[in-house]
Amino acid sequence: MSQTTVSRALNGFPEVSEKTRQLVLKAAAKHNYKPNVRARRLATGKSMTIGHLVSVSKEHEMVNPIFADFIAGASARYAQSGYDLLLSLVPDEDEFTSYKELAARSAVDGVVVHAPRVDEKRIAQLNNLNLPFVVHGRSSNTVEKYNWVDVNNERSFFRATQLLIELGHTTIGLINGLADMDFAMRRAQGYRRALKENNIELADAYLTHGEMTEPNGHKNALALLDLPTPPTAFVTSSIIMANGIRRALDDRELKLGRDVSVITHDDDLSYFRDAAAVPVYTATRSSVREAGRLSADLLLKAIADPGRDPEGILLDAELILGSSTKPPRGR
Amino acid sequence: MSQTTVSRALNGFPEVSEKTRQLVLKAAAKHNYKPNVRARRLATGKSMTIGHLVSVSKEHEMVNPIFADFIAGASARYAQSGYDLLLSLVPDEDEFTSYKELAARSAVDGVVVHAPRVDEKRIAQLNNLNLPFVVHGRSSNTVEKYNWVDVNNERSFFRATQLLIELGHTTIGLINGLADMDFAMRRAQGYRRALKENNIELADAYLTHGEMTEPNGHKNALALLDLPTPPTAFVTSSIIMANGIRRALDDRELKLGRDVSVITHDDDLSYFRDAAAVPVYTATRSSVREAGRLSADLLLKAIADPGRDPEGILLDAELILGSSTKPPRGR
DNA sequence: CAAAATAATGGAAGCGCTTTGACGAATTCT
DNA sequence: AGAATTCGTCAAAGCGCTTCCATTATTTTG
Repeated sequence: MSQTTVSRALNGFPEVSEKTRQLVLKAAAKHNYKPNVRARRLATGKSMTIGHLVSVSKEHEMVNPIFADFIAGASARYAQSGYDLLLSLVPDEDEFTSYKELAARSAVDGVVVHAPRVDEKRIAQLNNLNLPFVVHGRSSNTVEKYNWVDVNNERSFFRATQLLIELGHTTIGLINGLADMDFAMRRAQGYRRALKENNIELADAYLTHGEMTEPNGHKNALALLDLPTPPTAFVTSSIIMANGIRRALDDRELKLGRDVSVITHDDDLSYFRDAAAVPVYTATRSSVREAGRLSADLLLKAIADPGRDPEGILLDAELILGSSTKPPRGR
Repeated sequence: MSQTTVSRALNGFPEVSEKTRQLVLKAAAKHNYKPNVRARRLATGKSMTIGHLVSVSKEHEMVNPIFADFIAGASARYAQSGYDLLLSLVPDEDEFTSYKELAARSAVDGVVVHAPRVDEKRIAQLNNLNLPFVVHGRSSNTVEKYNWVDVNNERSFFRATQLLIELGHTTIGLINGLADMDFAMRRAQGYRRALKENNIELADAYLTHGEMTEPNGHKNALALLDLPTPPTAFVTSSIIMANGIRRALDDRELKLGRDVSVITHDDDLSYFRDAAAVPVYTATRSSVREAGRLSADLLLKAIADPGRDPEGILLDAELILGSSTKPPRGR
């Protein structure tokens, strides 16, 4: 039997008879034969690989755990379609170099852009490279068209803040992510809009930015708690920071839920899944794993059909009522 | 100039004159030429790729955040040597199938085995496949030789428990990882040995096993706190669980450090780095990122020299004194 | 100064697949 | 029955590199 026939049989081409195909499949299974990916990739000109470039800031040197869950969502889709996942952690100063190199080596058929900034240069650069990509998040200062999957951050944080105001809180802190991250900027916008629409004026000191670690949540919460007029409620961007806030409350002999309210954004990370009947935290929840799935879908579509118009998918975070929100004490 | 010369110049072969090499390098830089990886991989017969297979239990469906930091450590080494990192999340029921397939497709030159169990079949299987690999952790019930990088779990937890006993604690709970994980078994051994050497008898109920999530830390700590004789101290396997324990103490109006002591194993995860002058948690600390680096080193060596004897690297966790340990109340 | 050794370059095969175009065999149509 | 289709198969070219072997230019040696 010729190579041609075998190749066709294995790849499901219609020109080969069903009888022959079965024969080939049986023989392949018997010898545990799998086409060599290297040869196949050279022949087809596709690398059947999706790149995830995660930038690790030289300064902070950290890898956000949401990647783990995002990738868990995306990975299954890739596998389904026979794609491999190439993971590259790159120092953020030479982020673009990495994309360019990946494209030049033609090591990937498409990439996922993580953690876009307000002013994200990578988008224009990737459009120029002609390498299909999808952004997890958006970039406000970008006019170019591109594929993205994002949560409605502004609206979520507006609603969260609004809820606290309705409960009677007027001094509300926001423990946010790094200021140049697009999601953080949008969340701050939502927070500010809620305050403004309710005619609440708060000093800028009540809004803190920082890498979303537990220690930062703790540090920034403490700073606010030690203000002359400490907040009676917090909104925060990550359940990990919420853990830090809890520790800060502990330090000040305050009890979360009773003395101080907290609403957190909840990415539904597997190691922090707040699945109790009454969740621990009142939260704006949106599964980052689902975002991974959708991003993978979108990217695979973009690769399959290069003429496709870029698309944006906006996920709406649910506002889930938990036990971390109460009216302020003495109301 | 011939293809041969270019190839040699770019790959640093000695047969080409320095003058020619510079010429080639300049021309390559000018046209942003990078050899096509697909062609190169086919020609050399190497895939220049390391596989990380992370098994995702159907049941728990979670991705341990330590992978993020482990991979951050490994990734830099791979990049240095021109290797790519292939990440594959596989349902644990067909873990071995995935290795076999990866080998048959010859998609990777080596793999890292994560989260080995007490009785880890993958090791013998991989030895049979003749695919270089390194295990992050060890497997107690395995006689085969293999490359591994592990922490001295038994000794660490012995020391942690011993410290609590020296402080005067006699009722000590262990909030551990899943029972079939090798590291969890070793930690339990260390804990038991310390109790035994100090003639302390504790019911099995004081040792709990479970996926190392925040909710599990909370749930299992609560269960122990509600025992007729609640523990005055906890040892736990992860800083994420420690966060859950803190929440449980909160629920029972107890204060960590004052009312109840906690020692945690600290993988030095970037989002939970306990870097204060006096750390929050007394901990057995060992950087998982460093483990990633070492594993990568070891694997690359094994790939470069197939005749090499398997090697094991045992890291000693430091016992770091923080503010979460005190003598029990009333002593 | 011829012979031998060394250095630098190029031609061409080969890596293991996919895919194009050609070709008989089986089927349908006139 | 012969021509026109359709079907199933195969031989060979090509994907873009690396590497073996041959070749020419240069230097060293007796």
